[in-house]
Amino acid sequence: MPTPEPRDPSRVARQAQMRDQNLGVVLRGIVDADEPLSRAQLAASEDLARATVSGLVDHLIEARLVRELDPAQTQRAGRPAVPLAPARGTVAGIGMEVNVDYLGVRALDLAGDVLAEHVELDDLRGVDAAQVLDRLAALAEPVIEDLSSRGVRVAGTALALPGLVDRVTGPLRIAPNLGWRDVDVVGVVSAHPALAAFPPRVANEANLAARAEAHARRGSPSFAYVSGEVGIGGAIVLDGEIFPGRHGWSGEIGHIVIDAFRGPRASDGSLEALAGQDAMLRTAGLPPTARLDALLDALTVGEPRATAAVAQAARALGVALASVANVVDVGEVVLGGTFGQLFDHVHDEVSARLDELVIFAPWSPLTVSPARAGQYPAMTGGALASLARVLADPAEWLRAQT
Amino acid sequence: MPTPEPRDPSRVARQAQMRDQNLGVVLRGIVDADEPLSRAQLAASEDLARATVSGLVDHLIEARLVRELDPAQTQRAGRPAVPLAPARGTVAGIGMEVNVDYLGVRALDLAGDVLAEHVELDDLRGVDAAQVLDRLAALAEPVIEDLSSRGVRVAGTALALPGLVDRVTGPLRIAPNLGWRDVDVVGVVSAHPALAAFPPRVANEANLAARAEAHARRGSPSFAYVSGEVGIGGAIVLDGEIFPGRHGWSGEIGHIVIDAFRGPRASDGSLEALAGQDAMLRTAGLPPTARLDALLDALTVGEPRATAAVAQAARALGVALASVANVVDVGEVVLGGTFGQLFDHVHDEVSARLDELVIFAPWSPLTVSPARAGQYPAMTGGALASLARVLADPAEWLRAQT
DNA sequence: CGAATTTAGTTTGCCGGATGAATTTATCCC
DNA sequence: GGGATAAATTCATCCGGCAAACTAAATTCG
Repeated sequence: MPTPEPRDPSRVARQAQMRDQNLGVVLRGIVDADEPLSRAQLAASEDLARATVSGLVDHLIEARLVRELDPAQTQRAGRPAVPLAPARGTVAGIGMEVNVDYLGVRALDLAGDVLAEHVELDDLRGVDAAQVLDRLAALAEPVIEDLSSRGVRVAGTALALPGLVDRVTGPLRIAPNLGWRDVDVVGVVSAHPALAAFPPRVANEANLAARAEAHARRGSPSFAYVSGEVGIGGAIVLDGEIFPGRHGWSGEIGHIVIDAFRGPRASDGSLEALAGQDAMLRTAGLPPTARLDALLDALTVGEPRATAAVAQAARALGVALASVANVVDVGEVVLGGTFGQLFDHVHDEVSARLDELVIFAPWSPLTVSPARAGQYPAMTGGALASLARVLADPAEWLRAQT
Repeated sequence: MPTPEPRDPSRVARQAQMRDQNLGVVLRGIVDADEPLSRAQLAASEDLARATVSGLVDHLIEARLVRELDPAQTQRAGRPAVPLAPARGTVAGIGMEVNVDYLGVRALDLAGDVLAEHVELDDLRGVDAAQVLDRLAALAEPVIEDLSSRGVRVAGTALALPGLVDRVTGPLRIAPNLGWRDVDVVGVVSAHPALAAFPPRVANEANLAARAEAHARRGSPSFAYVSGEVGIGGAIVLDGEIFPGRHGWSGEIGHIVIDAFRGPRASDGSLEALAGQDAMLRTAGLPPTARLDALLDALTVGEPRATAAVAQAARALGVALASVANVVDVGEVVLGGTFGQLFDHVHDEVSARLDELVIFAPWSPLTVSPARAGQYPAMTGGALASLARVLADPAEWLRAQT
């Protein structure tokens, strides 16, 4: 009998999945709520019977994913509602990051509280990958061990890297600014026992930073995120979800070509070549080793070369982002990293190019805003990505917790 | 009581939806299958109990969405399977299109057979919108009436236009090559009684053409589609689904800027300005009224200006598509319309630019292929889009059929 | 102050629908 | 003609959401 291979059975509905799915709906409802909701409010907002929600909430409380707060003293008639909130310090998502001049770990719980954080600043360009990853593991291992010993269940780890990571098969393909190429990141990190139990999901730094940004904005926003570090990365966020692409290689905004005839190679006209940190410093007449602060200082003084450098970068950025908007129909642009710091100096030009070049701008104006996810957003995003596995299917995750 | 507004209750699972959902799963399983499947094969591939599938299939047969074929005479022991196939001539999706030099209608049934088709060739640039739409309605009304009188249920209509349509609020914003702007397309078309019952879903021509292309390729392909008509449109297809964007304004590949400093305005360096049909004819030294055939003739003769014109267009196309690939991580490019006809002349250059500029090309080479959805793909895509509403939730659709 | 009112949460019986085992149907093979 | 084999149907079971009744805990009103 030629049995066809199973297609996508995830879409078939069965009663066993029904409860699991609704458990996730309720948990996400509690975690995503702006303020604590009661069982009755959850039932109303999710359109489930109160009895159903009660049963699911009991399950979540028993699993220490949700906690009951003290009844709120409303001045209303009737039995007071028991507010529900995500549990604190019971589950941790761990985000790690290696970037060009720092590396670090951050652990968050379901409530969004930081349970642990360690960052080391250092110039890592050209440093051997295995050495750097060992150093990162040395930072992360005590965190995992400490959390575990305190009874905090680790939901998973994620590792942000400034490069191209294959989310399907794993290895880091290339990280130009670190000088890494074809590194078996998961293999190296998993050699450390505490991390072997939680092999990291490796992802692009900009994608994870964009996830933190989406979380900070709540309410399922859609935007194009630009992460100006040494290189220029980016990500597309749609309804609060990172748009991953087939391999997790989406959002490589830095490689958009806006001036195909500038140099001998078309890539000489890429956004990164025109607006990357190196290009800006060079045009501003600053040494390649200068930091962004130097450029900012020159700008405040009104140094003409610095002003021109940033103006050129802003123009390139605006043109590139207009192409992104035309292709994926996003209405908001968020500038992070370097461009977040330069926001006041680039906003007008970026906005003007978008208004000029995006075909739908007359009917749906685009907004440009600075990132608000705080420092090291990719670490936060990595922690959130780890926690997202719990939120996506809490029943499944709980079963897997032996 | 501050009841929160209902969020997205579509994700909660309830038993009432379970059957509806599985009805859709089974119907799509039958329609999408490469060859007719039996109830038992469906049960295996969808991971449902045979009893469940049987009940659902009976329902679908009664609703005339599925038909039983004669048992196949396999040389196997056991009761022979009853192959199931989409019903023919019982439900029709209608696709309409107005483009720069033609307009027409096409009706398809669930089996993909063409039930009716009418196309009129004419130069419609600058012609009054209402007049053209009335003419289209005059083409479509007899088709709808004829189908209805034959007992074919019309699932809906869709209208493809070479411009920017707001899929949320309806009106055509702008169709540069037709010279239309802010036209209440649905209102005009719905003034005709037969169409008032089936107000069209208006969409961009390239998006609907890409849908037809995805259907022609089966198996949920992912690709960037380029529709070279007089302008250059495009669409992103992911896992067989059109990527719509917030407003249905995605895929405007023609507005990607690849040479920001070419003219006084950055838009002078857009793909459409460099590789649109007008630009190619001008560079080739042909009159603006010439048709594509003239360019093809000049190419086969080896006329140097024609060759140069196409080479320049191909280079621009390759650079623009590289940006698309870098941003949305698609691995395949499909060239339709003009570029489909010019495929042999542009393939090498487009491919070379992609290999050069797409950052992931070394690990995941990109392919470039010509469209294979046949003539007037947007009409086919519109018909498929109309039928998709039935496939998405057959139970709901059947209930709505009074 | 006590009864009525109001809202939150729980208990209970019901019901729809998926399920798997048993049964029937239809063919092939010896 | 009698197994063997596979497809399709029948049927009892079970799971989980649901509505309604019920309990709990507050405010409001007489």
